[in-house]
Amino acid sequence: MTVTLADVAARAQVSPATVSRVLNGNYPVAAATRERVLRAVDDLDYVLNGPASSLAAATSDLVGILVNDIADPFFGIMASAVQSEITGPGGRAGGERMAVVCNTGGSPERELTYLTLLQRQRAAAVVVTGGAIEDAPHAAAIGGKLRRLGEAGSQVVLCGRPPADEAPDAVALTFDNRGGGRRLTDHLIGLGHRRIGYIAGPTERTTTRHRLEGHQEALAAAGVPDDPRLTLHGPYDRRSGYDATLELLRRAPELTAVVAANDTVALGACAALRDRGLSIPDDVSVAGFDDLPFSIDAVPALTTVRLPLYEAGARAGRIAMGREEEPPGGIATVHGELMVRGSTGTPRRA
Amino acid sequence: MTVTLADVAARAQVSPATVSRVLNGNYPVAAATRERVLRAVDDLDYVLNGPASSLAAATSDLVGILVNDIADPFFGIMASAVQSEITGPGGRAGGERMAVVCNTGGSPERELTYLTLLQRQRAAAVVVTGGAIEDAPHAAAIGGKLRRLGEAGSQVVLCGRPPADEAPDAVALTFDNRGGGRRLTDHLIGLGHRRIGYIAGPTERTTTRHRLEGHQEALAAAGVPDDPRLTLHGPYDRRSGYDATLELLRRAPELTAVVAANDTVALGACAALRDRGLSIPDDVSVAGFDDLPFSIDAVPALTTVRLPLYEAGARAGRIAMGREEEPPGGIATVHGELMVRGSTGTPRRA
DNA sequence: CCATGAGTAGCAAGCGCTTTCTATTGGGGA
DNA sequence: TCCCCAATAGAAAGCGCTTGCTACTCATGG
Repeated sequence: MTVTLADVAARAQVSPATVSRVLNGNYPVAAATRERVLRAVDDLDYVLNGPASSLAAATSDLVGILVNDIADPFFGIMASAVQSEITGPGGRAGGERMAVVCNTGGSPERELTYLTLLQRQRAAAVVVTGGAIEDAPHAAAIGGKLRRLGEAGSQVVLCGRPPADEAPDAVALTFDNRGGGRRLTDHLIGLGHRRIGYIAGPTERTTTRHRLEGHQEALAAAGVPDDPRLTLHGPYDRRSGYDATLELLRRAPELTAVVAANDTVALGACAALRDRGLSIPDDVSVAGFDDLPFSIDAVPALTTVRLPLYEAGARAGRIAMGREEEPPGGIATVHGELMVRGSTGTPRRA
Repeated sequence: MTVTLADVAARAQVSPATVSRVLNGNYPVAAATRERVLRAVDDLDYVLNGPASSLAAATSDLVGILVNDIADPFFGIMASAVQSEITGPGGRAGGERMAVVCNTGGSPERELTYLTLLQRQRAAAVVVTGGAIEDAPHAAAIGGKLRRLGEAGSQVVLCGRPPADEAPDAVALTFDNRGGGRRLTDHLIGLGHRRIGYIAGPTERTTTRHRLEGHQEALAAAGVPDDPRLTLHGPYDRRSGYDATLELLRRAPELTAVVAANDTVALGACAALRDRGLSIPDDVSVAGFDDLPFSIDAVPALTTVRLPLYEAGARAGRIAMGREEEPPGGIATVHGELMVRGSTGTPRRA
C-alpha cells in the first residue's frame, strides 16, 4: 500500500541502505547511483516514514514551543520568532527541524501533557514561553519534567519565564517584569499621580506577581501609600480591564491613573473610562505593558513597557538550535523599555 | 540508559505485551497485574517512545494546524479553537491527540515543507487555515500533497480557504469573503460614498481577490465607476494600511472612504488619516474586515465584517476529530456579519 | 469427571528505517 | 605486475513497540 524505502531500493536497483544514505546525505554515494535513487523516489512519490526513521536513528527533528494562549499576540510574536529561527528563513534551513507550537491555555495540566508528548517524541528542543504558575506542586511537576527532558537530550529554553530551580540545565531568558513595572509607576508618580489603580493579571503567575511588585516598589520608594483596595486581579483580557476599571472607579472615584497588567487589559480600561465619560489622560491616565502592535493605535496611544518579544523569541530559538551560546549561568534578563505616549499625562484633578 | 517497555515488564514481572496493553488500555488485563505494571512505570519514570509506538501501531496522534502568520490574531484565534477541540477542554480528552501549529509565514514552500513533515509523521489530521496562494504550480503542488495526505489516511480540513480541486477528499469550511466585501461596500455606498479607496491584501491570495471582488461587485451594482487608481495592494499589516492611505490621499484627495483588506490594515489607515489631520468618519470613513478583538477598541470603533473565526476553527477541529459530520459535498460556506460602528458615517464632503 | 469457554498472559513476528561491519571494485605506487 | 587502499555498495542487526495467535487457568455445565 504505502511506498517504503525498500520499494525505492528495488526500483533503483540498489540496497535500502544506499537509499537511506542518499536521503540523509551523510556517507558518500556515487553521483550516478544517487541520481537513480532520487528518480525512483520521485517516481514512487516516496515519503520517509518519520516514526521509523526517528526510532532507528534515535533522534527527532521536532522542536516544541509551549505558549499560554496562542490567540494572544504576546505569545504569537514570540512563537513566530522562535519558529523563524528554527525553520530558517527559507523555510527549511538550519537542519530541517520542525517547530510546532502547543497551546497550553495556561493550564499546568496541559502544559504537563504537552511536555510528556514532546518527551515521547524525543523532541530536539523545547521552548517554554510565558510566566509560570506559582503553585508549588505544579511548579515542581513541571520543573521535574523539564529536567528529565534535558537529561534525555532535549535542549530546554525558557523564554519570558523565570528559571526553574528543578531544571538547572534549562536556559532561561527572563523578562524584567519587576523593573518594567517599577519604571511605569515611577513615571506616573513623576507626573504627579498619587491615587493609582492597578489591574493585575491572574494570581499565582510569576508575571503577575513581578509586575505588581515593581508597581509596589515604586509606590514605596515615593512614599505613596499602597491602598490594597486599588489592586484588582483578573485574567489577561479586555473584559477584565473593563470590569476592573468600573470597580476601581466605584471604590475610588478620585483615582487619577490606572495601570493595567498588559496592553489588552489596558484597552479594556480605556473603553470603560470612555463609557464613563472620562477623558484619557486628562481625567485618568492609563498605562499598559508589553507594547503589542495595536497599542500604538489606541487613541490616545498607550503608554506602556515595550518588551522585545520578537528579539527574545529569536534568541531563544537560536539557543534551542545551538546556534547561539548560552548566557552565563544559563540565565539572561531581558529588559523592557518605557514607552511614554499619549495615554498618560499630569493629573487634572490631583 | 533510557527506560524501555522491556525494563518496565521486567520490573513488574510480566511480558512486554502486557505492559503495552496496560498502557494502551484496550485488551483486558487483571486489576492486580495492571496495578503492578503501573507501579513499575511510576518507579522507573517510564515514558513511552513515541516513534516506536507510532511505527508499530502505524498510527499517530498528531494533528497539524497550518497557519499563515501565528503572530496575527486572525490565525491565532482559529488555531486556538481548533486546538481546544482536539485537545479537549480538560487538557487531554478526546483521544489524547496532540495538536501542533505550524507557521508557514504564507510561503508556499514552507507550507509544502510542513505538509511533508506532517505526512512523514502520519498525522491523524491536518487543518489548513487561511487563504491560498493562487499561483498555479504552487496550488497544484499543495493540492496534490493534500490529496496524498488524505489517501494516506489523514483527515484534511481547510478552514477559511476555498476547496482545492486537487484534493477532493478535503473538507472545506470557506469564508464568504466575497459576500462580506460586497456588504461592506454596499453599506458605504448606502451612506452616500462614491469615491472609495480600497487597500487590498497581497495579490495572488484567494482571500485578497474575493474580498476585492465583493467590493467591485458592490460598486458595479450601484453604478459607481471603479477607478483602478483607488485600489492598492500590500501585505496584511498596519504599515501597509498607513502607507497606502497616504498614497490614496495623494491620488484622490476628494476620497471619502477607505476600505481595508482587514482590521490591522484599517488601523494603519486610521493612523494615517489622523496624522493628516482628517477626522474619522467626518472627513473619511474607514472600514476593516475580520472584526478582531482590538477593532472594537479603536477610536472610533471600526466598522468591519465579523468572521466567526473561533466557531469556524472549532468546527474544523471537530470535523478533524471525526466528532462532527462533514458538510454535504465536503464544503460549507461560513458567512460574515456586517458590524456597523463609529468609523463609518455619511460623507461630509460628498 | 471431563469437555467447554471465558479470562488473562506470553510468544514472536514484524513496523520501516539507520548504521556498523563486511564485501567488492578500480587505481596507483612499489 | 602485484598489492593495498580509497571509494562505494550491501548484508544484517537492531531501534522499542504493538498485536495476532497460542497457551494456560479455572469455573461451569453436561
